[in-house]
Amino acid sequence: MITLTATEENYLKYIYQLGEAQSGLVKTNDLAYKLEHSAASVTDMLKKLADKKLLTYTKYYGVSLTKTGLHIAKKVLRKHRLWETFLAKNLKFTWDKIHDIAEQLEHIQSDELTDKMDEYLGFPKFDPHGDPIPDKQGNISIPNVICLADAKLKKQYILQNVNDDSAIFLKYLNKIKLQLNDKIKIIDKEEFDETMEMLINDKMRITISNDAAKNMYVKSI
Amino acid sequence: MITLTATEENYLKYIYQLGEAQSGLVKTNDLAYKLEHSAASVTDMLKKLADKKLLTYTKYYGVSLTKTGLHIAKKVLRKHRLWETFLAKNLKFTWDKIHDIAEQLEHIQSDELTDKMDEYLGFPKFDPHGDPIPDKQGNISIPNVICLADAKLKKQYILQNVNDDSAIFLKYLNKIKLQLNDKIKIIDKEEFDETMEMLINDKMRITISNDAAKNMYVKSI
DNA sequence: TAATTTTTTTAGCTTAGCTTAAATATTTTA
DNA sequence: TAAAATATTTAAGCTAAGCTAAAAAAATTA
Ligand SMILES: [Mn+2]
Ligand SMILES: [Mn+2]
Ligand SMILES: [Mn+2]
Ligand SMILES: [Mn+2]
Repeated sequence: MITLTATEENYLKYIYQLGEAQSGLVKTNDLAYKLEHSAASVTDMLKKLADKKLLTYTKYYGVSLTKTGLHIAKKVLRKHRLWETFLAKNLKFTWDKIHDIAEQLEHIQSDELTDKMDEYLGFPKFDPHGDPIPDKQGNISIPNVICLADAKLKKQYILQNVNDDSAIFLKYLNKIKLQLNDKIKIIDKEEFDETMEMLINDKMRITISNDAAKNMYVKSI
Repeated sequence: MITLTATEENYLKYIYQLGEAQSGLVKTNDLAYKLEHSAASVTDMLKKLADKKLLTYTKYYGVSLTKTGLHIAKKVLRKHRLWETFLAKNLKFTWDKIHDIAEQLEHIQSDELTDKMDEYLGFPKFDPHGDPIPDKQGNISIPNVICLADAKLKKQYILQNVNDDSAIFLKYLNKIKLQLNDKIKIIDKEEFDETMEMLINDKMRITISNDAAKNMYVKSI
């Protein structure tokens, strides 16, 4: 059981998340942007992680996680999302505050703690942002969702997932009183800029931009 | 609000704990022993913490915490003991396993988290080892206890506190089935080596060495 | 009190994880 | 396809936090 530093764990986590979005191959500059480090620092660390056989690194080409690297990345994500669940559900934190604290808690090293937390929380499958929580074996429940930006007129949906964990976006959702599991009916979609008019829980009318809609995922009902 | 590294926080915490036991003045070698670092490393760090006005450092003489240093030390101890309480009470960890995990959790930076945990746990005054948990203001409940080694023959006591958080000592207590809040009646004390014979909860007879008794604190009933 | 032992500090080195600036490889554009 | 732009790596250097070995101060012992 190798133990990595918080820095190394963060690299693996972001490589996993960037790789998921793309083909699996992650570029130096994309990581540098995510981590807010210089590209030179990223190159150094990628070589180090490659030496440790946590990823395969091809100069000028990009990296992808090895089996071991993937396993660790998922474990970090599992811890992050379990802690977010605890902070929101048990401690009543608002969802815009949980991410930054979970960024610290995700690096606590104790498998027994992780598994006991999982049990304590009732083995949740999704975190407070609707993101899937990997189980002990690394299995992930893929929710059957579509992007709200692609939702159809007149149809009804449930808000399942937000794709942006930043405090600024989540505070905006708080302000317009939109929450996970709210019922959404698309009333109108402006042809010019794709601004959407929606009815929330059959009573509240709101209007959101296409930029906002792109960050939300819904399930049709 | 200055933020310290985990290393700096550990120094302040141990200086506080060593200073409590002694006059308040802490020596380089005592810290080196506690932290398992070389004395040279300790000297370096003490100078650095003195520069930050967290302690007063006099060459060859020793250190003592400033008001700011004391405040931070108590906050770290507060977090450590709140987390230990959570791990034992809520997650059902045995008391020999909680300390090492709390050593990591005590460095999570979020006053809001600390205070919400305190509330979630019902504002506990003592941790699972019987150590006092500083409140938000840094106030500490001093328990009215005596060392079990000094306990009187035939008298009855309640086990309130253990003074050694090491897994090896706590596992020993598990083995002899001795727990916090157990009732202890002193049956005999051997003159030769001060070995004690005791009746636990009016039914179980055990014999413990003076070394063990020195690590336990009791309240008379 | 002088010698010896112990404690503490100083000096010089190492590693992890970052930086900027310069060099080089790749990709895009004209 | 050659020039320009962009992406990536290399080189050199910094800070935090550790180390060992040597020097210096303080404490103990003879
Ligand atoms: Mn998050
Ligand atoms: Mn999340
Ligand atoms: Mn402890
Ligand atoms: Mn404790």
